[in-house]
Amino acid sequence: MTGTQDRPLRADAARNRARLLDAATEVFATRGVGVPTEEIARAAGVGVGTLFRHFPTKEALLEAVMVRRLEAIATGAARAAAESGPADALFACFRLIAEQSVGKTAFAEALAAAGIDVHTSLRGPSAAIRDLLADLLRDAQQARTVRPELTLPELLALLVGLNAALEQLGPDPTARTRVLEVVLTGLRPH
Amino acid sequence: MTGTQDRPLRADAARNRARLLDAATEVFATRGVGVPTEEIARAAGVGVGTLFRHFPTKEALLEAVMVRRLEAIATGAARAAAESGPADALFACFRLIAEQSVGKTAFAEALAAAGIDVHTSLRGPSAAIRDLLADLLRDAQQARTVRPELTLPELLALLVGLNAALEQLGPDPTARTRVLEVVLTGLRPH
Amino acid sequence: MTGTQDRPLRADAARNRARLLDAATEVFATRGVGVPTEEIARAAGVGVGTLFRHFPTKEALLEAVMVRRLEAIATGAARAAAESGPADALFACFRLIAEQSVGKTAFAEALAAAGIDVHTSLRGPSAAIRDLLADLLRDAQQARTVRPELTLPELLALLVGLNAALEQLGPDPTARTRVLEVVLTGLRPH
Amino acid sequence: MTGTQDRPLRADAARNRARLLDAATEVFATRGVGVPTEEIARAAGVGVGTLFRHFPTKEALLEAVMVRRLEAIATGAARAAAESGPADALFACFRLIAEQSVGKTAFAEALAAAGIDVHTSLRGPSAAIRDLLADLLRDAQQARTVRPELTLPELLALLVGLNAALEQLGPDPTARTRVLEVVLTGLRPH
DNA sequence: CATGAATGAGCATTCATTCAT
DNA sequence: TATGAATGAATGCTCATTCAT
Repeated sequence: MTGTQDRPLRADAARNRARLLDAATEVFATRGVGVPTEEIARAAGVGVGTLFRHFPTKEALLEAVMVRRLEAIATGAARAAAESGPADALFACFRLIAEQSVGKTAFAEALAAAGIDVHTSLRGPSAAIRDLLADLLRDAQQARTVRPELTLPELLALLVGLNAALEQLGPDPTARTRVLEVVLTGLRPH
Repeated sequence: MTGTQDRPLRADAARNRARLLDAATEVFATRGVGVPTEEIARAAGVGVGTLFRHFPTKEALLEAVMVRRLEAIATGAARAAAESGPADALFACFRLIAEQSVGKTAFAEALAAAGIDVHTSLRGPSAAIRDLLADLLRDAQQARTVRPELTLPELLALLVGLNAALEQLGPDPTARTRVLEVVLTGLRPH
Repeated sequence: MTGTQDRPLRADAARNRARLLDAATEVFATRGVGVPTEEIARAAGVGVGTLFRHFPTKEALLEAVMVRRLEAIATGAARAAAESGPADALFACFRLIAEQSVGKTAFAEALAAAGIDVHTSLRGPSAAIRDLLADLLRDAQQARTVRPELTLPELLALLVGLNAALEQLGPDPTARTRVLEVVLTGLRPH
Repeated sequence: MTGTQDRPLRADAARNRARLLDAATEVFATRGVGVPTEEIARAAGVGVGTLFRHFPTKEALLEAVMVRRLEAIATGAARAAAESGPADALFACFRLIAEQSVGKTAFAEALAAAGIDVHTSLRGPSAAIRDLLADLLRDAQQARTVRPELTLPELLALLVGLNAALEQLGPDPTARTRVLEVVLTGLRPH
């Protein structure tokens, strides 16, 4: 019914996967993790069957969405590390989160609801992210721009917490900046 | 704040109401807001019907739990304000949250899921809490122990964020203390 | 709590019974047989417990309401029989129904829902009503004002049907009269 | 009137819809409108989910059943009008109802319970029925076979009433005929 | 492979009836 | 004895997941 049969199947499948991830990101953010899967499928312009072909479970889809989000942050952070030097890369990472989560209501819900799974995911296929954040943390600590006693789990917790705080806060950029500043200042050695 | 004898409520009715709130707090925290209502009723040792007699809706129950929790925090904060003086009362309040949420997995979820409703509730019976926090903030700012530019909504967002961070973190007290310190330090003027 | 302890218990109980019947008649008619029993108790100004003391079952209450209604009709018909003579008593009876059911929405529902029970009731404590209608029918047939071949069950069915028709029709008296005339005319020998 | 191929409805989907309507007609009639939806689904040989996919609400299902029933009557009446001429078409219509409702206990209940909705429905997809009955009535009145003062609402009320009477009466064909005759005779001018 | 109809366990909520106060 | 809180079976409806088309 899609009308594209002159391309290798992979291409179509890959595009569907991407569409689903985009749609899921949007819909989860807009309407919460409670949305029926069918809603997401509709938003992606595919049938539910297709959704379940790509993601065996609703939870798997949610996880994929979140992993992708973290990956985006990590990638941005990696770039920031190259640009701003190891001392500030971690701060850049926090700023990215602050920007990314603008207007994405109810995402804290998703993060929290999938809490354990995020943990798990970070040990699974995306351990790389974990490692990258670990690197950023170590570098920043060696550059003495972040408290030396802070550990990786605590850093992750602060990321999640910042996200939740910004959700709660709403879109006003000045307020968001101030909240962000509180956390960034707190990260510095004292 | 609710008292125990100022309403025409039969003895056992009052006890059941209390049991239900306790059970709900515990079960929501342990197993998430998704638990069947029946589970909560069972944990409280009553039938579902009793639950719905006291709280017309599952959501109403959740709200009652959260309001009570906020009230407990507010009460504790009020005491702290008296004991530690205006300069530190707000910090004491943050510490109370950190302690209260020990081991209460998935409560961030509840906070977020009921987001709008909490907002609403805070204008209803618990507007007092909002006011109290506003007072604490003003006092601390006058005592120059908290950043002068911080507003009440931002403070609430930070509370929610701290809560989320601690959920994510797990029970290790040392780690929790460190995360708390990050936020408390960030709150101070710089 | 009612404040009347200077009267014999019977009196109170009897008044409660009457109140309950009145309230039930009113509430069943207004809101359908689906109303919670508690609604009826409230309308009667008593607790549910009292309701169930007087009527062991909701169905028993409904039956009592309907029996009382039929008894009223029968009584009226008996008087009519005395006043208007055996030839017209049955017609008077039909007219009574037409008047009684004015504005009582959803009562057809009750009659139909309890269909079998009415049948049963009429064989039970209120067999008298059945007998009275049987007498009226026989008298009218002997007076040649009603079709000779009509039997008692058919007559009862027509009563129920007339009731249903008038429910459906609404309060307009002219229309009600016309419908009534159709049935009354049809009853006559042809 | 619904046809079978004029809608983009999969073969088995259409069959399930039909089965559900049949089963619902049967089960509502046999056991009353109070039956659990699951009972209907089981009778149709499908899961509850399927039932609710086709009819968003139990009430919607009931309405569909009744509309279909009225449509059948209207169709039969239309045929009768062509066969027996305008003078008798209306009588044929009444006879159809008498036949259709044989053995369908508790259907008056359905008609009454859905009272308002039926009304509504008759303005929706089945306004045609109303119109047809209006035509039949007018024709019969012009042919002087029906009382000239009778209006359409009164006619509908008599239909409902006849239905209720026949429910109450049970299956004996002789008795049913006699009751029908009473009403048909009453309809004639006098 | 995509589709969306079918499935049915699961859940919030109601309400007739019981029983402690 | 009256009260109304407690009970829990029953019900309408949802939604993740499967599978025929």
